[in-house]
Amino acid sequence: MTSRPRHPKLSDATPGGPAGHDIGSHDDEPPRLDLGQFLPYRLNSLADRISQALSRIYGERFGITIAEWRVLAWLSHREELTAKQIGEHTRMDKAKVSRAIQALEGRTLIRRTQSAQDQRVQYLHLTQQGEALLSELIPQARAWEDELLATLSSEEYRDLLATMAKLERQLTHLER
Amino acid sequence: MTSRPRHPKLSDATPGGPAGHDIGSHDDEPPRLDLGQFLPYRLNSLADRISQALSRIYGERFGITIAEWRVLAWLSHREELTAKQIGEHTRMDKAKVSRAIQALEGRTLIRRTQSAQDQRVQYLHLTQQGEALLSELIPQARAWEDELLATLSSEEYRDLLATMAKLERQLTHLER
DNA sequence: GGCAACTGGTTTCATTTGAAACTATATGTT
DNA sequence: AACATATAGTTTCAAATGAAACCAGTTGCC
Repeated sequence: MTSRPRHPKLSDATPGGPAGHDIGSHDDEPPRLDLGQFLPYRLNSLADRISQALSRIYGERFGITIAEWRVLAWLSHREELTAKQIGEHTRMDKAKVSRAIQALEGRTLIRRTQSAQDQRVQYLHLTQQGEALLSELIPQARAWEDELLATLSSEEYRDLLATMAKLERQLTHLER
Repeated sequence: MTSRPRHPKLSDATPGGPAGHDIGSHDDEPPRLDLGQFLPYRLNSLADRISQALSRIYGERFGITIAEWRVLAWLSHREELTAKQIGEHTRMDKAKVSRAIQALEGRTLIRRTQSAQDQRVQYLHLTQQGEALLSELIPQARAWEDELLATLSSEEYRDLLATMAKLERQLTHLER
């Protein structure tokens, strides 16, 4: 370890500090952490802001929670999913998925059918209403995304996705 | 609208699907959304995974919640912050900040001092214990971050931060 | 000085959350 | 066939959350 400045951190000028960070030698004064330079924090904060802004669209305009939106979106992408699968995709726990499904079914936006082979699983489908809602919601969500992305060039966007994919891979690597 | 494919979406090959998405013409069939290509979702999911992995470090090893960690980290970066300021930085609501502070004070990791000018505000400081904890925790957090970032080149890392900054700017722009 | 409007921080309360218990079905093992 | 083990999905329960009420102090205005 001890190897902090791997990535030059560009703005290594910690604004207005003795900048005597980077451990390594002996530490008499405690290490400081600039959260603005700490990727997990930055990323989280950005994602959070985006989520929140976006959830205003499907929350206020459509009365849909984030969990519900995710279920619907997955169903729009691929029909015949089970609660389990949705849970895996969205990384929401069983309970949350279950509740979202109940709520959506309550509003007849989705419908369930029992699997014939396995009585425990139930396949989920969009109803007409669900599809109708999505055909309003999805374009709006995309339009919003486009506005957000308008600030990026195609290359920047491409690179961003690629970098994120790398991080995801590394993450699964680290997780084990 | 209707202008989806602004950014060429590179891996347009949705793994194992008819890939017949991207609307554009007339829609008789409802639009489908591939969450895997939807930045808000991707970003959120990535940030979430990172947060969760990292929180294992300060959660399990140090018994610290995310909120508490954020408060501590900000205090490590700049002493003499108020609850208000921390709330602004971290975008956590008053209540959450207040609770984190209480918990941290309970464990004597931080200390408060009343402001002389304004009896309502109280400045927060790390205690010796708090500093001690951070001088263990911060290096570990950084080490973990380094492992995660090991997969990126310096340029990729730089670009990532730059792109994120752009998105953040755009977001504040859109928010108003 | 006194009154209204405001602000920093805490508390309350109803809602949301997630872990663990539970139900019902399925699979494997003897 | 009987029994243990596993799995899909639901429910329960205690803890975390956030909006709004609240308290204490401050500022502005007459």
